[in-house]
Amino acid sequence: MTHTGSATAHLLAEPARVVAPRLLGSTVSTCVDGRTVSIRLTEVEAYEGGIDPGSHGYRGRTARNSALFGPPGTLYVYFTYGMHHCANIVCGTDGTASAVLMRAGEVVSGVDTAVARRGRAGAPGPQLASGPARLAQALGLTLEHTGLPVDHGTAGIHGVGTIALEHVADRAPLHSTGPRTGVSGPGGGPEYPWRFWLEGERSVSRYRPAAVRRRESGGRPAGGAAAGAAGPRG
DNA sequence: TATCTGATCGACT
DNA sequence: GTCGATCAGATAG
Repeated sequence: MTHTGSATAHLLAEPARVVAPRLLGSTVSTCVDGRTVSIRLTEVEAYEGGIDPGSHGYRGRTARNSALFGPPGTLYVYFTYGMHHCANIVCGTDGTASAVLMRAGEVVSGVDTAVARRGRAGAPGPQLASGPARLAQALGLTLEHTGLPVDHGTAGIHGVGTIALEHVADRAPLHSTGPRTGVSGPGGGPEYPWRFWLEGERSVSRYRPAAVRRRESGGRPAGGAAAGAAGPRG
């Protein structure tokens, strides 16, 4: 079953952990710089705002995360690690900071554009949008797209691009669940099994527990806090 | 104001 | 398996 337009907004008006598995298998399409890319979602994570220590909205609303507190169907893009963008779709009710992080998917349309955007590392195949930063990059999403309404037919209004969600199922397809990837602290524990993926999909990113940073005992250069501190992974 | 963290990725050994 | 890149925002003082 397919829902578009206001029907999609209705489906998003539930907590992220309910909406997230439903988005598996659905298609997210963007039109940025006049080029369209469509990705079939195979892996997502749910973040539940004020009750979720792993959520950007856990400590309340700030200028950075204000889009996260917006109405369901709002796009929230954040910038992390100094170089990566990650894209979320806001769910729940207005003000709850509930959102679904799009972690991985299969590029079903606009492969050439996605490969070009991915740059040197870009190559057609299941790895093209395997990982939240890769997926956001393939879709051409950056901070300037934060706050865009999803699937409201607003082409041209915002100027920076459009995003649409299609083929959202009434019920979640058969899927697996587990702890979230890369979430440090209690939010990454088994109490929050809010990662959802389609079993057997080659585009699903490999599970990685949160990195544990090792502090330098001496001083560090200003502005370069995290260099060389990657902890054990995998 | 200064310091530190982070929902990552990819190159390198 | 290991580690460097790179910057906006949050927090402590």
